Amino acid sequence: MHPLLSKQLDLLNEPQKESVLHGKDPLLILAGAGSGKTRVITTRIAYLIGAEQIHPASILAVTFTNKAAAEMKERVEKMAPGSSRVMIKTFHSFGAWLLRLNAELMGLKPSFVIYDDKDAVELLRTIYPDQPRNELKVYASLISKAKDECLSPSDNLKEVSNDPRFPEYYAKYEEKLRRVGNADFGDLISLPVRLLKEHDEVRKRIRQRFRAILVDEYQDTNRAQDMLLEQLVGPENRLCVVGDDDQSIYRFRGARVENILSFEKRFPDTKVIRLEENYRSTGHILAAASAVVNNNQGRLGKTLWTQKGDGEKPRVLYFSDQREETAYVTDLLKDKRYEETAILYRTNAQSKSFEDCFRKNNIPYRLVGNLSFYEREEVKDCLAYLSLLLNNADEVAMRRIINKPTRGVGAGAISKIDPFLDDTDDVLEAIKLSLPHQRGKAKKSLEEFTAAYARPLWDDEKDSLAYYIRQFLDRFSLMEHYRGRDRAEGTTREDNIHELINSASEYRGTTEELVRFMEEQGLNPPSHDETEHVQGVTLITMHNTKGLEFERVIITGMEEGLFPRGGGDIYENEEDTEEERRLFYVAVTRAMKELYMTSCRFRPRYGRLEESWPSRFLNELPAEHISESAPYDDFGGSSSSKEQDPWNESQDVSYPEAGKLDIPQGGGKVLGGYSVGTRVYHDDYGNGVVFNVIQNGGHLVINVQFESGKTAVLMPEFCSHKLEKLAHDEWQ
DNA sequence: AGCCTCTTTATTTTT
DNA sequence: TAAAGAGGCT
Repeated sequence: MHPLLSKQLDLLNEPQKESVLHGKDPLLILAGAGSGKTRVITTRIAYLIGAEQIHPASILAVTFTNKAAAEMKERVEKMAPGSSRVMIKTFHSFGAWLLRLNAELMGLKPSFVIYDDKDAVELLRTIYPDQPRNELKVYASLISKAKDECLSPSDNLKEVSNDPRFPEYYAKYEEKLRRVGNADFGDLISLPVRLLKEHDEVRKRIRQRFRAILVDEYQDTNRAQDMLLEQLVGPENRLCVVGDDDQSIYRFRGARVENILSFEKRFPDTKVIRLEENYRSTGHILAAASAVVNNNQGRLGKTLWTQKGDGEKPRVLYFSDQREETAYVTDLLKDKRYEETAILYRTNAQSKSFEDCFRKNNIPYRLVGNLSFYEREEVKDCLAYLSLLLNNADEVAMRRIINKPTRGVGAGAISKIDPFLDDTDDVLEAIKLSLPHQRGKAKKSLEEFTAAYARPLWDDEKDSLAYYIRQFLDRFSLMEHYRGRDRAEGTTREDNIHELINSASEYRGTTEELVRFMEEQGLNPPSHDETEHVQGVTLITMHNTKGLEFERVIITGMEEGLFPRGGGDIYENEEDTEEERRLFYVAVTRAMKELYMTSCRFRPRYGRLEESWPSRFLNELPAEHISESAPYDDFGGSSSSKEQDPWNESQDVSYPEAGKLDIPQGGGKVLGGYSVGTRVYHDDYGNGVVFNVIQNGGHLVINVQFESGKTAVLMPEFCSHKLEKLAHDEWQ
């Protein structure tokens, strides 16, 4: 046996060893939470290299995040020298790699830069200058949604949006982007799909190149990514996907659990391996997690087990408000086990009360997530300067920087450039053509601007790219500009730019290297989390915890409407609830030894103090595996007693068939003015009909079937501002 | 170009 | 509530 392989296999227990070794392709590995997914993938890679004699460079491993890719690379590199030649990339950077090789074929500039969502909005603004930004934002996100499904403007876009104007917006956007020659994030997946579909030679070559393909976190793939896989994998290729359908929590951004659920059907002769041993959590925690996720219908099903003992029972705590919640957590932290503890919440806003309290009590904490380095204006500005250098057609970049620093080029001057943009795609050329019409300061500035771009940048290519970028930006006095703003605003913009430039010091001073640098900035910006290395309690959203583990986990805000989230006053369809339940499962399985769950009766929401019920998920926890404090007494008794559960009654309601608006016969009891058959209008959901009315825990609860097919459970007293009763024949 | 005020709108997040 | 966007005014 190859030494690499035996070394990796030693890390696995017997059943895993068996599975990984004898797994035939295609291989679907259903790996439960805490089962060591990444380790299994690296072992599989070692197996392919060692036992199957597949050349490392013929192996492609795909992940979702840069972090996951880096982690896997590190592990693979540890295995042996040759295995560092395995290509490990995110879906997007693999797509970019493929497109670089075939840029012209797909209508891209070889030096294309990657537009993010905000650039997409700005591109739309160049087409529709009079539309408010917010409206264009909606179209931009619809376009990106369409691309996630691999849909072109010519396809039927009804599934993405019913807006009759959307196809036109998308078509014009696409046309302009192709003319500019740049790519957006969606293109990085959907264009390679087209490339491989339409060009037999390319597809053949790529399939020969990558003999074996492995995908991590397969449950997070969207339609386009799955289509890319289908193109990459021919009869001769080996495919192995690893995922956990129970941890699919990114449906909202296009991930389709269906991909993993239907994998066996789509790839015949799939061998399925379940990795069900959990190496992370103690017994009660694992039992609680399993019991909750068992309530989901659409899942393949696994039975997690652990060799560890039962451990402590997870604790459920009820408080009256946030103040009590933070006080309790602060009290827990008296033991100073800061690094071992993570506080999890559903929405970022919930971190605030903890931050305030921790600052007051001198408890060190680190806030994970949010604020990306590249959302910083000044960095985007610098990249726009460079982008225009690479691509004279980049109108988005030009508009961003033409008057930054302010050089007297206002709306008037720009409107004089616009007509020339109809004649030429080269925006610098258009500016030059407009010069005879410009006057005063604007004219002088624009002359200087175009002259600065005309001067050659590279001389003898002796210096690093950082040197040349600095030289180039100096032509526009950018540093002085930001230094001035820093002094006025107390910001650190200049430092941020230096940081950006410094990261270019490992590149040589050539155009090709600049392209490489820009791609790196677009796809893999250095993380700029200032709190990353800070020691302290971890404050983190549940979504962000994927792949992490903590000795002690506190899941806060276990309240209906917050978690599972409803739109403030509305509880969404079953699919949404199942996704929230999976999120809860992810959160629970982060805990190694101790788990706390807290629920508040009152919590401020949109400025008002709102009352809510304990999360339904708390009721799904098996009583024998948890210990529970008394819930807020107004709800009467303990919340584990099912009769008192405010949700129990409404759960028995039989919902009408989805998509069908059955209008129930009126009549029956009338409560608070509502009865079965009452017609309503809701600001967000449109027309609907009440099909059930109950009085529950002192609140009126109605079930509504909307025309859209959506069903909802509403509490009229909490959403009177959005909900309206309609007369019998009055549909709006 | 920048300041001021009025209005709108409230997840989750990667690339 | 509060933060961001839009639009008007100087």
